[in-house]
Amino acid sequence: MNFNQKVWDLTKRIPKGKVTTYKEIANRLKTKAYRAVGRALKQNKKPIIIPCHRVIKSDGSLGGYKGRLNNKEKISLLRKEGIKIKKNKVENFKEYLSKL
DNA sequence: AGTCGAGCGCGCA
DNA sequence: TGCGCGCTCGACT
Repeated sequence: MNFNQKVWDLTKRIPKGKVTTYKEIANRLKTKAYRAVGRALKQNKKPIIIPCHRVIKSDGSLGGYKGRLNNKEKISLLRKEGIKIKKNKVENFKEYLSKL
């Protein structure tokens, strides 16, 4: 199992209407390489299976998505799933946090 | 508050 | 080998 595979595995377990942070994922993998997590998601081969838009930064902002920051599609997608976003940050994102 | 620099793991050159 | 990245955190301003 590669690092990336682990990241994707955790990511695809995120239920609809929930989110998680890069930090949590790294924590589950027992590593401090938070950056590797983001990079792994970028390199994911199955964007259909991997809901990378549900992965956000630990301060509640969306981070990057597909190389762009403040991606509107990501925001819309999350709002559709019932997550409220204000000023490019997830409101009360801790409530939506999936504990994996 | 905002900014800076270090630290991690993997990919690409 | 070396650098950069969809990040994070502790120190400084």
